[in-house]
Amino acid sequence: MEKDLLSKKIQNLIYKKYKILETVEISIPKEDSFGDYSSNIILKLNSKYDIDKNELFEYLSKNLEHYKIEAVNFFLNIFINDNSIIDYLRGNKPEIKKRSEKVLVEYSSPNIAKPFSVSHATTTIIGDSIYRIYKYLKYEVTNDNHIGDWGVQFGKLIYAINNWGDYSIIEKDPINELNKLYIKFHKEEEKNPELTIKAKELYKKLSENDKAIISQWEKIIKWSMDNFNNVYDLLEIKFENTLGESFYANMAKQIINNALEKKIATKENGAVVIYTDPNKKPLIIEKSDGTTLYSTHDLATIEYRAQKLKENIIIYEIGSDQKNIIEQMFKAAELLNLYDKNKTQLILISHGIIKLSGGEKFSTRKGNIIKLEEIIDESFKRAKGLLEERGIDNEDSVKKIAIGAIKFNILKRHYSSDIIFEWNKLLDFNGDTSVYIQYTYVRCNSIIQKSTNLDSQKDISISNEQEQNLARLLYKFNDYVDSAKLSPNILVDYLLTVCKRYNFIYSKYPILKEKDQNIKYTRILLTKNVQETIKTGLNLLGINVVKKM
RNA sequence: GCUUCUGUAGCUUAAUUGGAUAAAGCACCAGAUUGCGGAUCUGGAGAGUAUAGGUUCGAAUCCUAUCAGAAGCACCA
Repeated sequence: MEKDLLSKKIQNLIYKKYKILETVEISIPKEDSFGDYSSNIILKLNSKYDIDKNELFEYLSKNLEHYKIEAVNFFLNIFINDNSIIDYLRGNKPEIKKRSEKVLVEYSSPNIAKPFSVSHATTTIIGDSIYRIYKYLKYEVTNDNHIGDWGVQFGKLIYAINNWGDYSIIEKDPINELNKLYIKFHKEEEKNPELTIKAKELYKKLSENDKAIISQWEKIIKWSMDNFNNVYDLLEIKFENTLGESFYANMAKQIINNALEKKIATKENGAVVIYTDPNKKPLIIEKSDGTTLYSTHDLATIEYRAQKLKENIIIYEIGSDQKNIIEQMFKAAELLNLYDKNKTQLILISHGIIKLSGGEKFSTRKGNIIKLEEIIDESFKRAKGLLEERGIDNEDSVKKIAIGAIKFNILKRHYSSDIIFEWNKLLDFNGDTSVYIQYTYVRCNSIIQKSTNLDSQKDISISNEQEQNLARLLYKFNDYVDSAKLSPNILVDYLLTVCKRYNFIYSKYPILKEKDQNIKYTRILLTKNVQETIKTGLNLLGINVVKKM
């Protein structure tokens, strides 16, 4: 990224003169007048090493080539020069260099036999955008859907099926029927604790590879995966890997033995536990009945990803209700030396939870969830209605607008805050929305189509400040994408700003009817660049552009 | 009780992680089109960031206390 290059350049210059090695932070100021990039390095060096502010500025402005520099309040304001911008508009875009880091993004991770609910929308949509962004930035990236396909809940389910279920009924609508059985189990369990023991026994059989149980388990998995895949198809999300917990289950024993051998784990009340923090209760890695649980599987997952796959960055996109547990698990992994901290970095992105208006959590057990499919249906209905009002009947557009709105409304906010569920919030089509961006794209498209016979030999003539500022913003696309790596909302904000600036120019200045040929050519070129930027930008959010709307 | 997170215009959210005048959308008010898709554009009014202190050139962001809300807290994930 240009930002990084600039940072290194300045760092080198400073080292040359002062023999000080200091990281130079480059940021993009909010005001155009403060430059394209800015740095507080003068203030920093001044307070840290007592270096004369004026002298440093003089030195940098003389020696930093290719940029115009100003110092305002001793902020270093750096401007891209006009030739670079013109080059960019003409299509000479800098190539992104391949990164050697291996990255794995884990997201979505629904639990088998439970409906795919709105709560899963967050991790699925944010995680997918992060994955796409890393790919665009040319990291060696892969994604993994860490399905919850192992654990005592299968004992519960199989018990419920065998005692109250009927295969012929379940097969007609597996997800709903299984969910009913799951809820029923929890109700009955409250009255009759015997059931807990029965479920544990069944899970134990499963983990001992009992053939009959395994075949039931496989059936349940298939039903669920078919349902999940429908949702993923609608959302156009594809996983390179779908290694569920079961994949790691047989590696778990070794971890437990290791932990005991190294005396990092101890036996307590029959269970094997690891103390990660004096203030916290220990992490259980083996239950007293000898079976494993999520924490063991997840530890095995870390080891596998770090040692076998040799991932350098592992990103977990998980709900904030699991934050404490995941962090504790990270710590345990460190204690057990399951990964090398110098080679592998674990990043936890814990997003806010979607809740009901009273602040209550959606819960499968309580049966008060809203399925993501219901949301998608509703979005289709609304999108269709809006298009119909305008006399357009186009299934493809309906889908792109409907899905785009859901994704956009989740991606536009910072992931950390909780969302109180409201239909209008998730399916907003007015104002700062995907629809606005898609509309701007259609506008650009229309202009481009009407502007045939473009003479690319024309000079570029940027005739006003607004065009200049738009061009500068377009130029920094890659920088914005880079900073949106772990929070796509930065990219959302960027795209909205591009559209606002373009729409302003569109309404104020003629494009196709402009008489000055150079200015006309420039405006068309700007339009083309806006169009391309919107297309790649939305794609990184997992949203499609629309041809007609 | 312990641990963690959150608190920003009437509402929904931003603020590149310590920077420059706290930024948008919705709603409200006033305006723009003989121009390329009006699902558009311009302007106005509206907060000094829960409260009180502190740290420093500089705080919504860090520290302390208080208030309010949420999540997790051993064999579920």
